[in-house]
Amino acid sequence: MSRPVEGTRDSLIKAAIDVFSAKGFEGGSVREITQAAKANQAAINYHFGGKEGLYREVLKASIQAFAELSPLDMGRLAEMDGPQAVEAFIRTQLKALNRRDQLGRFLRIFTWETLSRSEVFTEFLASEKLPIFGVAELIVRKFLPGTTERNDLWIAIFWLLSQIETFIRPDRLERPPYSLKVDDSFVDRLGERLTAMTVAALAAFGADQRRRLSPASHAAPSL
Amino acid sequence: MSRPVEGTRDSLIKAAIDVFSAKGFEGGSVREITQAAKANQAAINYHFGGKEGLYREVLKASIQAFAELSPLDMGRLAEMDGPQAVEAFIRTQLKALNRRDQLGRFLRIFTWETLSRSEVFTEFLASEKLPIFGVAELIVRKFLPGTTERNDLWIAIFWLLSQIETFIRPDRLERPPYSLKVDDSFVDRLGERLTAMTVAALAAFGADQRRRLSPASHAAPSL
DNA sequence: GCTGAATTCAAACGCTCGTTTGAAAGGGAT
DNA sequence: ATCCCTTTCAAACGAGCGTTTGAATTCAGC
Repeated sequence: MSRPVEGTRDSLIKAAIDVFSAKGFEGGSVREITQAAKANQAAINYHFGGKEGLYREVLKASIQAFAELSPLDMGRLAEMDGPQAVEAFIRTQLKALNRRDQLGRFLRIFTWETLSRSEVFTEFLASEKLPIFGVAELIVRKFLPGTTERNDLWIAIFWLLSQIETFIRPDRLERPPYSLKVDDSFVDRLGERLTAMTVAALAAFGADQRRRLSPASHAAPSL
Repeated sequence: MSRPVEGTRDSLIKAAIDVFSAKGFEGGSVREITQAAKANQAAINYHFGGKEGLYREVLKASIQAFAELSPLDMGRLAEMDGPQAVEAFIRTQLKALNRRDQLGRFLRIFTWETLSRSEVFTEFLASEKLPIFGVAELIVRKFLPGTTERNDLWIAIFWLLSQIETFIRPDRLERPPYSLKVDDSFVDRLGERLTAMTVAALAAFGADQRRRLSPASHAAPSL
C-alpha cells in the first residue's frame, strides 16, 4: 500500500538516502537499495547510470535540504550576536539529529564523507561551495577580531563544524561505556551544554587573538 | 635487507597497523596486508585464525601503546591543575598525530571505530576498560563539581575525547576548502588554540554546573 | 489493435573479498 | 638420513559486489 503513485526513480533515491546514511557510500550496496525500494537491481544503472550517479542525486538532495534549513538562514544569523548564533547553529542541527528524520540522515552522510571521502563528493566540493561553510564563517567572525589571520580563521571554522559532527551518531552515546539514554530531554540538555561550551571556547579564542594583536603584549623575547 | 630476524607474524601485525589505520577494519584487505608484509595470503589465517584475530592483536598493541604514553600517566595528571592537564592531554595526542608515527596510527584506528564499530572492538570495550576513559574522567573532574550527575559527567568526557578525534586526519585540513599546510608550526599553533578553547569550554561547563546546584538558583517552577 | 519507445526483469559476468586446501619446504631431535 | 612438527606456498572456493545483457512487459500515440 506504500506508494503506487511514486515512481521507481524516487523510491530508489529515498531508499538510497536511508542506506547511505547508515553505511556510507562504499558500505551501502545497490542490492540493499533496490531491495528496500522494491525495484530491480538493474534499475539503478538504468535511471542513474550507476551507483555513483544515484549517490550524486542523494548529495544534491542533501545540499538542497540544508539550504532550506530556515533557522540557519544567513540573513537571520547575521542579525544575532555570537552566543545566539551559536545556539541556533547547534540546536538546529542537534534537533535534526535526534528526530532521526531526513535532515539527520543527510547530516550523517556528510559525516561519512569527512572520514573517507568519495570521488563524487570531492567533485561536489570542487564545483560548488557548500553553504554550511559560509554559515560557520559568519558565526566565528562574531567572536574573532577582523584582523585574525587565515590559518586561525579556518581552525575556528573547522572546529565549530566538528562540534556537531561529533554527536551525529547517537548510538555511540547509547552503548558502553557511556550507556546514555538519548531521548528528547537528553538532547535538550546536550544542546544547552554544548552551546555554553562552544560559546566559551570561541570567546576564549577571540580573546587570545586580541591579546596577541595588542601592542601591550609584546613582552616577547628580544630581537 | 629489511628484517631477516623478524618473523612473519610480526611483519603481519606491523603491516596490519599501517593498513587498518589508513582504511579501517572493513576497508583493509588481507591481500593488501600480506602483500605489504611480503607474506602468503594464508599466513593470516595460520597465525591469527583469520582477519579478526589479526585485528585483535592490533588492538591489543594499540591499547598497550596508549597505556605506556608517559605524558598521559594518571599519577602525573592527577597532580596538575585543570588547564595543565588539558594541555598535556591535547599536546601529547596532537604531537603523535603530526609525527604520523605508530601512536598516530593507533589513534586513527580508534577513530575508525568511532564511526563504524567492528565486532572485535565491541568485545574489547566490553571486556576491559580502556585507560583513555579514565584519563578523560580525571581531567574533566578537575573542572566539574563533585556533585555533577552522571549524564553531565559523561557528556563532558565524551566531548573531551572528541576534541582530539576531530583533528586525527590532517588530510582533511590540507584539502579544500581549508587547504592548510599541516606542518610542525601549524600543529603547535593548533595545540595552543585547542588547549585554550577546551579549557574555556570545560570551565564554562563547570561554572554552569555550580550555578545550577547553588541554592540561590532555585527560581524554578513551583511544587 | 498495433507500433515503438520506455521501463522492468531474471540471469549472468567479471571482480574482489576472506577463507580453505593440500602439497611443498624448513628445521630440530633421534 | 629419517622422522615429525611447524611454517610457507600457489591455487582454488564460495560469497558479495557493481554492472551488463537481452528478453519481457508496460503503455502512450496513432
